[in-house]
Amino acid sequence: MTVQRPRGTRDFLPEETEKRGRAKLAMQDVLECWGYQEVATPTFEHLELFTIKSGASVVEEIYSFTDKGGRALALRPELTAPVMRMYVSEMQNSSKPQRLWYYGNCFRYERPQRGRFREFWQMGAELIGAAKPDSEAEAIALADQMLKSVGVSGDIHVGYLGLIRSILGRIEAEHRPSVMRMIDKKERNALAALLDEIGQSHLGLIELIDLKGQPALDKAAEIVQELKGKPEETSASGAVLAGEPAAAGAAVGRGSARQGRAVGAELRLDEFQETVDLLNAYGVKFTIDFEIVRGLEYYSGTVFEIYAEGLGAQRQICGGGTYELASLFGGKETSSTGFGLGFDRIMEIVQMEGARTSPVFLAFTPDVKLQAARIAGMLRKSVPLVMDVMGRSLGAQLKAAAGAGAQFVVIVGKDELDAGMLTLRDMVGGGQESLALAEIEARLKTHFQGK
RNA sequence: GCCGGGAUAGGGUAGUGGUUAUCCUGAGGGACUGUGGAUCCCUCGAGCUGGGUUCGAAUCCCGGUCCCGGCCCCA
Repeated sequence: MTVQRPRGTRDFLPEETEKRGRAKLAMQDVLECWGYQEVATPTFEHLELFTIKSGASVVEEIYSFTDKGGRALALRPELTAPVMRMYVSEMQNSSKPQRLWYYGNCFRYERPQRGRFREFWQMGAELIGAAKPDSEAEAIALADQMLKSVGVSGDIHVGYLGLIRSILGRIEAEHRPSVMRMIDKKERNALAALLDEIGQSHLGLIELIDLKGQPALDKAAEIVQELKGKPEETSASGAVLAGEPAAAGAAVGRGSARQGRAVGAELRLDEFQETVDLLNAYGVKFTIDFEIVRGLEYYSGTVFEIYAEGLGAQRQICGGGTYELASLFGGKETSSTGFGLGFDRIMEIVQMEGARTSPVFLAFTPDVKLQAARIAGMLRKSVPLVMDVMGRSLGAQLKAAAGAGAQFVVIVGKDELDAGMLTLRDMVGGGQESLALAEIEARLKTHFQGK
């Protein structure tokens, strides 16, 4: 038996690779239309880059290793952190905002299943240095456009952490991580029980996350009115909306992933309302959904996720929001909005017409091989072209061209050379003509234009 | 980490303990020495891996690897 692929990795044959390339290009066109510039970062980074911002369960899934110099390194499990590291170390003095996009393979040590691999590709954008409704709406509209460009439609759910964290401010700090996790996990019964237990069921949290769309926004406004009328639970102003202060080494339990390092989020429902209005102006169809909290502490404002049908259990194809990561990596505080698209999942449901075109085949008789090679060289300046390398007879060459789906074959033989002409055969129509090289070149060039 | 289903030529498959492992497709060559996809002929090519049971294993049992679906998790 031959050597197998490592678990969770894939080979992409020509057809699939071509399809992926076209989908990437379509989404790339959208990004560039919106003025985003491509960046690239290393495939591996210092392990620390990813452990700083992540909880224990996430860290377990990182492909990490020690290099020959004893450094703790990791294959990148995602691309936002590397891009922000790059920004902090090399782009902090650049003009704002920075519109960046990226595409690259990432690695996670997970159990493979449909839509989940150990090597997978992410495509995404970061709008750095701005976190106002304007940039949030831009990011979501951009993601929407990218998906549309490859014929994918998804349900966009938009939430607002400013509100959720403010509500959490009314709850004793020790309970905040649990509450957050239960919202994220949709553990509604456990959440209700906990809120009852700590006497906070009056906050309206469950009603809020159960509502979707405009009613949710109305409920949010109602809650904000109530919140403004009451003092907050604790007075440590910096941490009040942020969950617990960082407990170094506290670790243990899944809850720990969501403790500490939380970013304070102002309660500005008016801003969220503006994001909503802008999204409507952009013509984006979405659902307001305060249940979207995206687990991580560094998200601060609007957050969103996009789900698609036809993907089995792994339905989420996009996630993003406004976050504060630059300061976490030692830079100045810089709010940004970004998102990542799960390229592999999108590839499972892309709707694009196939556009594979076979190269032109140059068929020749063995006695004129040298002249044929020269002609091939000239034609290749204008069109993709292949010539036989199997020592086949002319008939077999035509057979091979037909089998490969070639539309045109240029035939070179002694008769053609004597006449100073070449034969251009249309394999689909069946006809052929005797033409000068320049004429053939012109016709083929026209045929391949726009392909 | 957990549960279930799988793995036979390049691709798709048949075969439930016993000759030379079935069929389709594919690839290469030829019939056809300058004109293609048909047809015919020839050729190439396989039981994931390691152990066990057995006179004998693709077939039964165990471990591993990988694949598919789901759980957990999901930056």
